[in-house]
Amino acid sequence: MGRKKELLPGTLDLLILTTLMRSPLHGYGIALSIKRLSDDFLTVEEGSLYPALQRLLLQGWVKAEWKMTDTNRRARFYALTAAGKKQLGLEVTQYEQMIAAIGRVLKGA
Amino acid sequence: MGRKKELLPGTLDLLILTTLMRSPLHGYGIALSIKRLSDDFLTVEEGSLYPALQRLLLQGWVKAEWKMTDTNRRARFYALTAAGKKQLGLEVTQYEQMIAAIGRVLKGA
DNA sequence: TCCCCATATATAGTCTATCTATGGATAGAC
DNA sequence: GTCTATCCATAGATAGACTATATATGGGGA
Repeated sequence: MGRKKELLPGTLDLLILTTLMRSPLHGYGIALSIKRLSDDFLTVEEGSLYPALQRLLLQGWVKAEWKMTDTNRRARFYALTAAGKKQLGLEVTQYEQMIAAIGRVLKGA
Repeated sequence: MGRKKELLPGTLDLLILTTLMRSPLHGYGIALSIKRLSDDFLTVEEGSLYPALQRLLLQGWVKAEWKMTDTNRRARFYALTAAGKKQLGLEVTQYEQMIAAIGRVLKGA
């Protein structure tokens, strides 16, 4: 049926913002970080990641800057803005409420 | 920004199958049940629900039968098939793994 | 009696987000 | 010198959820 799902739809922005909360990172680094922290369970495809970063830039939640990486490559580093931090707080709250609500349905309270 | 989200995308089938696990119900009743169990947090729109039920029928996870409701109306009652029960088990497992993985990223393990 | 609300099903069209597929480029290892 | 991992990015396909709409009726209240 449906192809394999790498992510729960609707959670990508949350994952990216959370990752950037810890420290600015380039796109590839964001994907790696999410993959590793999730023990390889979550994979952010490039075709999802870069459009998502563009969206976040447009909304003013992150800002970008070209720099050199540790490994001596040019890369675009993304960092949270103040608005982005606020947005992250909002998304965490909404996510937790949503998960709790789904939990109530699953348990049949 | 995006319009208000009533559901976490990707969880609708899980919610429907779970609801039908308890007892056969008609579409309207499924929506009500999810709304009530979630304390009005989750709202299943008609335009999401009926297409989803068609999908589940096509996949053979539910079967349908026209009957009269308690309130004396014709309604289509949906019930889980054996395949549907199996699928539900699968989806619950995947969902829990997904949520756990997201949790690890959010907590920054 | 008549109107309205809650109940009940369903589809067409839109929108958004994710995935697939592809293209390009370079550092460093072997 | 070639290969792999690192890095960016977009076009197109797809899926799933939402909006809007259409239809219909039982039962309660004015």
